[in-house]
Amino acid sequence: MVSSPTPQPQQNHLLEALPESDYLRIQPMLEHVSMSLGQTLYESGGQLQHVYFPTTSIVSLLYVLESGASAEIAIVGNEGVLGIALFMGGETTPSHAVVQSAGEGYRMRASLLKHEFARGGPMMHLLLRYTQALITQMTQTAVCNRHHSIEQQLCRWLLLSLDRLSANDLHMTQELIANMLGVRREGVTEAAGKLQRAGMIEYSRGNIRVLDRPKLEKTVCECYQVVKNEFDRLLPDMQRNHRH
Amino acid sequence: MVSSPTPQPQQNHLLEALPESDYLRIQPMLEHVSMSLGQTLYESGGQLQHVYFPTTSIVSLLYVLESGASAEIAIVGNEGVLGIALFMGGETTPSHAVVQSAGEGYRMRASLLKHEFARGGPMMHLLLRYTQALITQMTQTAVCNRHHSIEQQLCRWLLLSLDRLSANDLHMTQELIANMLGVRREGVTEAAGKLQRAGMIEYSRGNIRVLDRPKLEKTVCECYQVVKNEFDRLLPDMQRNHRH
DNA sequence: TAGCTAATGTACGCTATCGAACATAACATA
DNA sequence: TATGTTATGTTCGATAGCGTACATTAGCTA
Repeated sequence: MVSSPTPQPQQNHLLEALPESDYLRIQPMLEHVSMSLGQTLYESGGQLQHVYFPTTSIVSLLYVLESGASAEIAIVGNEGVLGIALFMGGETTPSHAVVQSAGEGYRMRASLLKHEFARGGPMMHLLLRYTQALITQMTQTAVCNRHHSIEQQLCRWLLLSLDRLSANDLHMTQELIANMLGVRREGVTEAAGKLQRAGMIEYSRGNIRVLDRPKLEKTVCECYQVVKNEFDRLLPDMQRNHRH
Repeated sequence: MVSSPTPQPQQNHLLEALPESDYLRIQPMLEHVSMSLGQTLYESGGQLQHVYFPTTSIVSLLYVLESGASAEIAIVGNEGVLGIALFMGGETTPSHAVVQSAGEGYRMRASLLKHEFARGGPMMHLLLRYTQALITQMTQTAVCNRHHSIEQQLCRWLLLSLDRLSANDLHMTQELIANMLGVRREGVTEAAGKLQRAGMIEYSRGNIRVLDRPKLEKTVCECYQVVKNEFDRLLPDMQRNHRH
């Protein structure tokens, strides 16, 4: 189950942050899974069967309104886990989880995770701290939606996504980005054009490459850094302690 | 400590939902407090000394941007608690908590609450379920910020506030409401004028009275009901089980 | 190579909201 | 009663983003 068909260049940081003894106990409960672009990990209101720990994939938490309009409320990658409603006690949430960037990850059955959470050990504390960081991402998104321009939000979205891929490239059409940000596709075209003309990014038919990250970080609104700081503060052991 | 200087028409629903034995243990740790309009319960990044259980007060969770622009991300009243970052493990959050409607409540020292949470009993599970409901409120706010008009958001805000007061009156200037919603005061004046002309509300210099709640509920966007449903689903014992 | 499709570019009028300035009205206090 | 202050009302031009329609381009497939 845990054997990887392809070598995993990076593991999930939450799992890596576990003490050795806890990790060894949990390891047999992890099932390796591939996630394809657009795949739905869970629906609004649906019972969660598993929690997911992405490694090379990125998953978006989306809200879809009755009108069909949508908005992304958080991005989850190798720093986190999907399905927090399981251990928070609600079993389900009104949000969707959609794979935004295809890749790999691990999943764990709901009942096993709940049992593990109930032990009250390092796993529980890690999950709770991660949840608080996720809350910060969600609330900062709310504020960003209110006050910042599409261009700034695009910068934020690019940086948050890239951080979770540890790469400089993204495969994502402007149409999909527009759905995530809850704006028109044309708005993304315009904002992306500006960034390209400024030499920060380069894109073509669904391939986005960051050319000048420092410049991008100067253009982005404060929201990006606030979220990043909270993740670093709450989950500080993420960069050390790698287990390969 | 627990003795109320004035009779408490309603208690805090979270505390009321506790089993008798847990409540009796916790009761001596609760300190009755009055909260005045505009009072700050905690600052962005500040260490939390207490958690607060409002009874007749309402508190807003606010984000303030560097520019000074602000946005409310959640409303907390007698259904909830302030200071979730304490038991989530972060100790602090980037948000502010400001008293939006003066009133009473209880508070509990941080160390005592953390100890209580660590018992892993009903208190812990209640707090976690409440946190999930709060997350829903925050994320729905994010979507509402993106897609709905000021008028719809004002309706949502009024209904959420009134639910937490169990009253038909609010004391709140349009200026303050504008700060909460993160819009201009003039925008609130215009939206409130519409609602008044439609006979839904009546207001004058900081006093808002709801005249036709059913009509208000027809005008509000879906966001209100989504949040309400999640609170009812996650914390169902709130209306029964009163302890006076 | 031709043709198809998906992705991106562009243009236009429309609307909600903004920013600013100022007018009016209600209440508070002297 | 006079006066100051706070809350609300109104106006006006500016702008960001929307909805729609259509044009162009890159890459795939026949």
